[in-house]
This record gives sequence, C-alpha cells and structure tokens, in this order.
Amino acid sequence: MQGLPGDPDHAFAAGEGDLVAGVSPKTVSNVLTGAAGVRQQTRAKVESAMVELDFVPNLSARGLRNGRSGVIGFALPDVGTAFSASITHAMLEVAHERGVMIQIEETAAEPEREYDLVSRARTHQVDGLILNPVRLEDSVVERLDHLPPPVVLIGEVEQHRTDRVFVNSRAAGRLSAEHMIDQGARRVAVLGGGLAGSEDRKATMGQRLQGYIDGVTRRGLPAPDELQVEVIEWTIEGGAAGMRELLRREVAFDAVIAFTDSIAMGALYALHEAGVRVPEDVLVSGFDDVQHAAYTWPPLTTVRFDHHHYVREAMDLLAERIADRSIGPRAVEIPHALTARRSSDAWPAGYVPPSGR
Amino acid sequence: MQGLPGDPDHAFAAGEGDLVAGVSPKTVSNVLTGAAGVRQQTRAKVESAMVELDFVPNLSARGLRNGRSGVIGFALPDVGTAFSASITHAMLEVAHERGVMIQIEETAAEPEREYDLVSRARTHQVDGLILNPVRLEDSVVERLDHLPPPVVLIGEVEQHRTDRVFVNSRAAGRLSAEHMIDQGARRVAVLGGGLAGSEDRKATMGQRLQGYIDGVTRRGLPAPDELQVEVIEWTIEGGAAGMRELLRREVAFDAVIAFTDSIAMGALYALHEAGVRVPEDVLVSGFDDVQHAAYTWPPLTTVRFDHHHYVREAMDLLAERIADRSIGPRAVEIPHALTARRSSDAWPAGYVPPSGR
DNA sequence: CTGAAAGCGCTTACAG
DNA sequence: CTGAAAGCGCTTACAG
Repeated sequence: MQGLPGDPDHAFAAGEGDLVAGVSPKTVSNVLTGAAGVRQQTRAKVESAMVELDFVPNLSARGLRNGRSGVIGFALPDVGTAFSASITHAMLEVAHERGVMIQIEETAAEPEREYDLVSRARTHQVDGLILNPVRLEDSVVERLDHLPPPVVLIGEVEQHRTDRVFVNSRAAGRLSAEHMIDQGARRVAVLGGGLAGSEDRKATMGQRLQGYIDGVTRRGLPAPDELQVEVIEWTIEGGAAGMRELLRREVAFDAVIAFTDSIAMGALYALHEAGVRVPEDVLVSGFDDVQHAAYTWPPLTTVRFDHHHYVREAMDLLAERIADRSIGPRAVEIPHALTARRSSDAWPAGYVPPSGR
Repeated sequence: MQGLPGDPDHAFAAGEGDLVAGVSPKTVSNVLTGAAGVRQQTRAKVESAMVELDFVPNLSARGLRNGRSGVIGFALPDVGTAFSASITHAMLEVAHERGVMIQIEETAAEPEREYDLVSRARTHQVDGLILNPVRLEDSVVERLDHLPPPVVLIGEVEQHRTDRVFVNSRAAGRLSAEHMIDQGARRVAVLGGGLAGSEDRKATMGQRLQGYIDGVTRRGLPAPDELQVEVIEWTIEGGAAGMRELLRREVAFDAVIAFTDSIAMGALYALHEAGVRVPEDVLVSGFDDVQHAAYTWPPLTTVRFDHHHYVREAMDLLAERIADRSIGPRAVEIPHALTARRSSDAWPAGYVPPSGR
C-alpha cells in the first residue's frame, strides 16, 4: 500500500472509479478530457461516480504521461518591487482566467539564477517560463543552446532568439524628456541604471537613457554626465540614495526623470527631505505607473502601459511556443503613453525656479 | 516513442544513465538521494554520467511515486498590495534557501476561491498550502473536514483546527492607540475593516479595532462610532476614500490609525489633498511596516514585525505538518513593535491642533 | 463506441 | 553493497 491512507480516490480512471461507474478507464478519460463520443447517460454515470468518490485528478501522473504540467514559471528579480508586484498580480489574474498555475521564482537580478531557472525548467515541472531578465549580456538568453524550454522574455532586451514582449523604452524615454522640456525644464537629470560606462546599454535602462538623450538633444539641450546618476538598486531606497547623490553634486537641475516609479518615489522623498519643492523647484517623473504613483505627494507623472495587456501577450506567446516549438521567435510591442500628473506641472509663465536647482 | 525528441536523458535512473555508468537504478537513486553506502568510485562514475547526459530528474515522476511534489502553494488575496508583495518576497527568499518551489494563487478575498484552493491542493500538485485568509466565518477553514491537505494559516484568524502564524493584532492595536494618545492625541480615529456591525470581528481587522478600543479606553478616552471608518478595499485607493469619508463627516479628530500601511498611504494622500498637515494637524500611523513606509512624507509610524521570521515560521509549521499529519494544531506568535516615525511626532508642549480637526 | 494493455520516469521493498 | 521488479495514476495507441 503506497498511497496515503484515506486517499483511495487517487486511482480513479484506472481504479475503482470505473468500477463504480461500470465503464472503462478510456471512457472515464473521455469524460475528463471532454472528448466526443460518450453517451449522455454514460457521462452522467461517470460524473456522479466522480462526485461520490470526491475524485480529483492527479496532475503529477497526468504530467508524467503528457509531458505537461499545466504550470508555467514566472521569474523576476524581486516581487517586492512595486512594478513587479503589479505585473505579478496581473499575471495571476490572467492565469486564473485561463486555468494555468504559476510558479514564481526570484532571480535577485543574478544572471546565474536566471540561467539556473531556464536550465532547470524541466526539473521544476513547468511547461515554460516567462522571464523578466535584468541584464542581458551575461544573462541566460545568450547561453540558451542546449534544449531550451519554451521561454518568453518580458522587457526591453535586444534579443532575437527568444519570444519577447516589450515596451519601446527608448521612445518612452524620449517622451519623458520632451515632456519635461515642454513643461519648462532646461536642465533635465536622470536617475537610473544603464548609464554611459555600463555594459548593458541594450537593456531597459540603457534604452530609457538613450531615449532621454534623444529627447533633450532634439530639443537642442545638453545631456551632460553630471546630470546622470547611476542607481544600483531599483527600489525606493535606491532612488533616495541616487537623489541625495545628485543633490550632493551641487549642479543645477530643474527636472528629474527616474527610470522606475520606485526610484521616483525615493527621489521625491529625498527632495522633500532636502526642502526642495516638487513641482515648484523641480519636476519629477517615473516609469511604469505603479498603483502608488497616483497617490504620492504630489502625484507622480509617469509612463504607463497596460500591465494586463503586457502579461496577456506574454502568456499568449508562451502558449503558442509550447504548442509549436518550431515557429520563429516573435516580439510584441505594448503601447505606452505618458500620464502627466502634478509632479511635472508647468511653471507659471515667467517663473524661474530658484537658482542652484 | 513518447518522450520529446532530443530528450532521452529523462530516462536516467531506469534508462540509459545506468548503462553509461554501468550500475543499477538503485545505485543511481542512492546517489541522487544522497543515501549512504555508495562507494566513492561508483558515485563519481554515476555523477560523471549525469553530467555527460545532462541529466535532470523528472519531478513529475518523482512526485507521482513519492506523493510529494516539492512545491507548496501560497495563497493570498492580492499580491499587488504592498504588504502582500513584501511577504511574498520573503516567502520566495526562504523557499529558495530551502529548495522548495512556490506556486502562488490569489483568492481575491473571495471565500469561494479560498475553499477551492484548499480542496484542490492535491490536484494542483502542491504538498501543502500557506493561506492568508481574509474572512474567517464564511471561509474555507470552517469547512475543512474532508481530507484537508496540510494547511498553515497566516493571519489573525481565531481558528484552532489548523496550524497558524500570527501577530497579536489586538495588542498591536492597543499599542498604536496608546502611542497616539501619549503623543498628545485625544480624538483618535481609525480607518479599517472589521468594524461594529461587520461579522468578522474575529479576523485581523476586528482584532486591531478591538485593540484600539482597549487602548483609548485604558487611557480614559472615548472611541465613538463617528471616528471609525469602514474601508472596504485595503489599498491606497481604499485608504484615500476612507479618509475623505472621515473628512466629510466634519467631526473633530487629531489622529488616525490606519489598519494597514496601504490604507495609511491613501490617508496621507487625502489629508495632503485637503490641506491637513501631518503631524502638525493630525497624527497618522499604519500597520505592517511596508518598504515604502519609511519613505512617505512624512515617514509613517507603523507596527512592524519581521516578515522573514513570519514566513519562516509558516514554512516550518507546514513542513512539520506535511511530515506528520497527526500532531495537534499549533499557533506561533510573531513579536511586533511600534516603529515611531515623523507622522506621529508629538506636538510641542502647549500646542493645540487647529479646531475642527 | 468501448476494452485491455502498455508505458511516462521515478523509488523502494525485496532478494541476493 | 547491488540487482530485478513492481507500481504510483494517468492517457493513448491499438484492437475489438
């Protein structure tokens, strides 16, 4: 006797369930999978037996047989971050609609962990993986050669061997910069990663930075290094630290574009702390339109895109990839838009923000 | 040929792996499970064969055989909430340390979904479930009779049939109320659920409310209904709406205890919006010490407890429960403490907040 | 339309 | 210390 005691209903399709219903396992299976060709009466008999025995199918067995578990993996650097939490929430809602289960894993932004997750996807009983990588060049996707599992990348990775869903972060960065300038800013600073000197220009942050440079340049303004602050941790703490660093430099600036909303919230805090007013002295914006963004003080201007849409596309791509591994890799762009809130309100005509800022 | 093409390494322990290594499946298994009694030389042979074939064990098969999947389910109302995101992050870190995988599910605070998750735990290939229920009286735990899977509850549920981990919310509520009063407040309002008239006094919110009443009463102050606002959604939006409702009542209050940090952040926003200053006019506090709490403006006084500790205890209880279903249910209390920040700074001696507030 | 049988990849009694 | 065999619960060719 190997099964758990009190757990006889495990053996339904090939066990006592068919005895109760008086049909073959094949018929039970037909009922379960909804296959055609089961008489109404037979179906009813099987279903009542299932209820009577409180039958629940054993997905491990089904998974073993089918090579599918019905579970997909979702990997990101840190669920605790506001943006990640929002995306994860959207993912779970969509997954629930579709009846798929989600196994979550964190990579802590470590390429090694990204690599492990992909190479162990099979082991982890997931049919595929939706991965939000952070750094490309040393990341797993570069090493995906040996029998990669179905993988969909989320994010602005310049990568053409894998399906991916992305927002055009370069265009979004430009949009932010132009918005700040149109609101009256002349010295626009940025808080983010992927700055000059860093290796990962191709990734999200690099694109946002490039877009920023595009934007200020198109408006005929400079984008000097002194206005660019590297933020290591894309968290509120990281943003606050980055903002303090910028203030310490004692260079003039009248707007700050933070490359995530969390960074922007940290920046807002550090500005408050320093007695710098937003938007009177400095305009601030973020990226992602996290839930909290509309409730900071002042409310935060940000680049928004539909998180559910983002996730839905990723799950579609993954489902298609699981069904057919031979199709060529595809990339789906999710539209974005700037949501202007009070943190970037234009100054009254003729108003000049206090010097030194 | 049923296996995926190019996937021959699945059949290792009882397949070609043992041929390559020239040993029996039993020996391979001994190596895999780290059992004693395998000669060093043999072990090395097996391990090199595993590397050569790029072997990864098939957990579905192992799960089918063992009745264990190595996956545990984690269910909560909404991962998008700051507190949930933080707990989830802690959960994933602890799970990673321990080599267990986490399947996340949302209940949307619907008792039906809580019930479904528990009753389908087996189906979902999880060895057990850590559940953060929201409403007890119509919740699943009341119906847990028929072969419940191993379940650990997280939260202040008054429930003695299931293992659980909790914070003493009643004591924490009292602590908050006493703190406010000690800081000079006399008319302390609350923003939360579980208020008089609601059915779920037993749950978290009800305990926090009861603690608040304990606290103001012990200090000889009243806790009138007019100072208690029901907040349906425990989100920032919900908190802002609740605060606006309180302002609309036009009753005097000089402190607000919000029953979660998210609610407190919404309250802070609505107070700003109304031009009410914190802490000069009104003191504010929250619960949970979410990441953002130290970075609101002003920084938020809150009740903190160690999220990793919380999660670790829950996973310990679950592991023990999975190993032995016969032990009696246990409850573990996680210590808490009040973290005072600027949002509840005492008024200067003799200062009287503007009337009407 | 339905039945009997094999097999997915593991692990563990049970013999040697 | 090691080998041969059975079985976990499902599903799907393959026959009837």
